[in-house]
Amino acid sequence: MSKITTRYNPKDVEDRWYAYWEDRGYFYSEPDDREAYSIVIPPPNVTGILHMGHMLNNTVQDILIRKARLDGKNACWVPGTDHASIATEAKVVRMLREQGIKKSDLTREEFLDYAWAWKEKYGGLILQQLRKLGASCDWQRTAFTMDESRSSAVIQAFVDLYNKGKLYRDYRMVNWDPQGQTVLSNEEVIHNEETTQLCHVRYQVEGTDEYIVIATTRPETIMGDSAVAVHPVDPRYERYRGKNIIVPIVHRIVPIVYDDYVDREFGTGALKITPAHDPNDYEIGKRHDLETINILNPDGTLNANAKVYIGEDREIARKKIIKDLEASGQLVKVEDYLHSVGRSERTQAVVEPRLSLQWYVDMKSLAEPALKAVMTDEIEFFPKQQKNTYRHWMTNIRDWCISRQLWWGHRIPAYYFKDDVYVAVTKDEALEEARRKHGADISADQLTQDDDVLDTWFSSWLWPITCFNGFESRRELEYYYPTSILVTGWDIIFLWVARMVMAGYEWEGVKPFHQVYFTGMVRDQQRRKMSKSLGNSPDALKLIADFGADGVRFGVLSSSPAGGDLLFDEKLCEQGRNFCNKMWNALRLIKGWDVATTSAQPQEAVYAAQWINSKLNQLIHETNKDYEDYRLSDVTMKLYSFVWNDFCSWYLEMIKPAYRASIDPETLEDVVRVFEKICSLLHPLMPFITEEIWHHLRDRLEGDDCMVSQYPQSKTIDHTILQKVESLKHIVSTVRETRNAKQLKPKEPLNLYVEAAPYNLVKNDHLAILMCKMAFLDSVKIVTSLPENGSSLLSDNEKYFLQYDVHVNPEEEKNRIENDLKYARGFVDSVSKKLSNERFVNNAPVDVVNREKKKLADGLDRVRILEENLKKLAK
RNA sequence: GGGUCAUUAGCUCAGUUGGUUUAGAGCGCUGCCUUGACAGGGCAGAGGUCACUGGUUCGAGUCCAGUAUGACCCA
Repeated sequence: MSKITTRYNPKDVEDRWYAYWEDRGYFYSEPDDREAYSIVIPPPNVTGILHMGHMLNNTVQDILIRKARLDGKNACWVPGTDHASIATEAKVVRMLREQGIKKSDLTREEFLDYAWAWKEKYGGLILQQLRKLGASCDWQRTAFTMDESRSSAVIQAFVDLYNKGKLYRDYRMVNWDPQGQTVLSNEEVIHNEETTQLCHVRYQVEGTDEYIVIATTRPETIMGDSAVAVHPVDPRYERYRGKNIIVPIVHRIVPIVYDDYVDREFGTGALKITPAHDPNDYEIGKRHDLETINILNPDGTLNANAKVYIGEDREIARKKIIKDLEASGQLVKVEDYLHSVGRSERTQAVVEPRLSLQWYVDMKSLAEPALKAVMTDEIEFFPKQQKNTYRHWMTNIRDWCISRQLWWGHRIPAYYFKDDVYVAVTKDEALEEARRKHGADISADQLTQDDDVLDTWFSSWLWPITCFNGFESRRELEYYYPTSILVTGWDIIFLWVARMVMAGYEWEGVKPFHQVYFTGMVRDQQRRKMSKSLGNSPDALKLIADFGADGVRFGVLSSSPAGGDLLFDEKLCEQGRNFCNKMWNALRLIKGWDVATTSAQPQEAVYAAQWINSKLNQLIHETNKDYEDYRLSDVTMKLYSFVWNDFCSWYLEMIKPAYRASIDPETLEDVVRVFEKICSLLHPLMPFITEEIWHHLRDRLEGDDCMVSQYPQSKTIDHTILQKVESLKHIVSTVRETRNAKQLKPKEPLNLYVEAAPYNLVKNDHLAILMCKMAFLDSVKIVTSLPENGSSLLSDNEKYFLQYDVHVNPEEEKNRIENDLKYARGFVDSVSKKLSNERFVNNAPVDVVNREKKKLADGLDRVRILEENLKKLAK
């Protein structure tokens, strides 16, 4: 006993068990004849560090994997990381800059050497952190999107799509990230409402003194204007047909065009047209054959075409031009304006529309089977509502821009010779093809490879296949694929989930996973999404240090139903820590008992064991159902409540020996068995403390560990016993309440009487004994007439009387009974109203009517008893 | 602008084909409790006309329509 500390200390426990499990090879999986249960991790960025989102996400996966393992399945959780082109490249560039090295001074190869060195040193830190959380990943399978196997698959996939005619190159307006200096797909641009300035600027109509006022949020692009557009039937501008307009600052003469696109209600109904810097303007430009003047460099500074502010950043140029327009009298007004601004998901830079030549995936044929699979529940979504979001995106699908102007990533296997492109897995193959067409004298030097790399998602969409080396061999894939479930946040449903489904059907002809569990977003107390820039995310490792991994896992889980946002509060982790402590002290209690090997088990202890086992079976039954529906927070709360209330507050108190008395071996064995089952049930959620307690409960043979124990099965539930103990609990609470109200000592022995009736709960001796023990009663007696001095109590319509010597204030007693009576009468009224409705009696199902009749009878009985008590009091 | 979802106790949320004693939990709050597992604790208590207005039904927190407020997604 003295060996076990009064407070549970996770630090002493967690690392030790993690190493133990790993040593035993419990995380390792290989195909065998058991049923497979597989999960591939949503690969975190190699640059990443553990944050709350990972914590939630990986806790969920670990729970499912550990549960499957306990269920006897061959559980395999594949960990890995994602190379994250843009984020990693940005990080490496910054690191080099700090060392005084410019990226532009390096060759591609030199840069990649630095990048790999960086990756080896810092990348994958997050995988180490996951161990602290208890993640039971098969580390031998750790994958990286840019390792050999995964890279080869990416190149094969690209070539395959190209050969199937599902890839093409096109010159279009794209989303340009001036900071990352690369194109982005639509999905990587995050739109948000932001306040900017709307400038009203006068444009002079050529050859007149008249002006047209246009409103723009982007005055710095005025130098790229090649027209002003108005609506064709707008009377305000009818008289300018055929006229030209003078662009301010640069004094360029441009036409006035008439186009349906213009919204007459917005601003003045006149629009400046800058085809090179706005997608809509680009379309208008094409329709009216306008000049396209690109005034921006790739880094967002103005180029020579702008004629002014050359070399200035677009933000600076904006400020300057507003000043200059004001000075020249052409600025009419500036007002604050709320509108949607697109920013790069990775760099947060405001995205610039830009014309360029890029590679695209033709998504139409890919989308078809992927849409069907989800709509028919071939792939099941939790929560279901996400199906709508998914359908909307899939049915409005746009082609996927997959080239990126970066070096860190998979270089596009496209080779150019003159105007031809050859797509092949190796340069040699491309060369061969080129020679077939242009003659054998072409040398390898004449063939140049595309400079760009592929979108990172172009590798991660293959993840469920490539994690099992599916592009190389079939053995593992056939066993583990489709994976059992994917656990991820709904924010990447398009970026990742949808595309994985497409890839699954494209290359395997089969879905990549049976189910998808979408977690919510972790938010702070003000409902803000946790983010690095806000600094509102707690330090994950510090939380683990403060509350233990089990405590944090409990905290993260306890209020996060699937898909629902989780408002994170450290208090929840504290609750988890306290829960650990509660169990720890229950263990201390049990370990502190002396065992009297000769003493027989009292019958009430047998009864109590029957009760707790029924309760346990009920719990298993309910939580199994919750698992099926992925209601993990319900599982958590039910286990919490069972352990704390049923096990600790009631069962242990029921069978606890008197002070300094010893316990009989059967009862102890009952307790240990229940506690073991608790450990197995709770293990998926809180792996460390359950393993620790498991080993304290008994001496264990080699390999008898909680992590690989058998998950408890639900057996018979004795509903009668459950109901009787509920009644017992009720009368015990009522006695305690009375003690409280009368300021009687909690443990002062009292006598309880109950009026003899055809049915009396305490006719059952076991219940009578347990009642005395739990309520600190000297005795409970069935009598025909109740004594004086004390309080009358009502429980399940049995008339009890608690006798004590303290003077009773009759007024107080009267008030108490009258309150109860008021409630009882209100209840009776509402039920009898229902029953006096003929249509209810005639139409409602018989058992519903019977239930109401029973309610009424009980209610009337209660009213009668309360009235009697009141009458007696008046005497 | 199109769509999705939400609105239940002070806070965060359950309430699972409409009926299970006039709504449950956790946290918080209030009162009492210090030798025997646990103050990271024990016992008990207070607190809600289920956003609003109509409708369907014998019966609505639950279904339908509208209104208000909020959140998110897409354009």
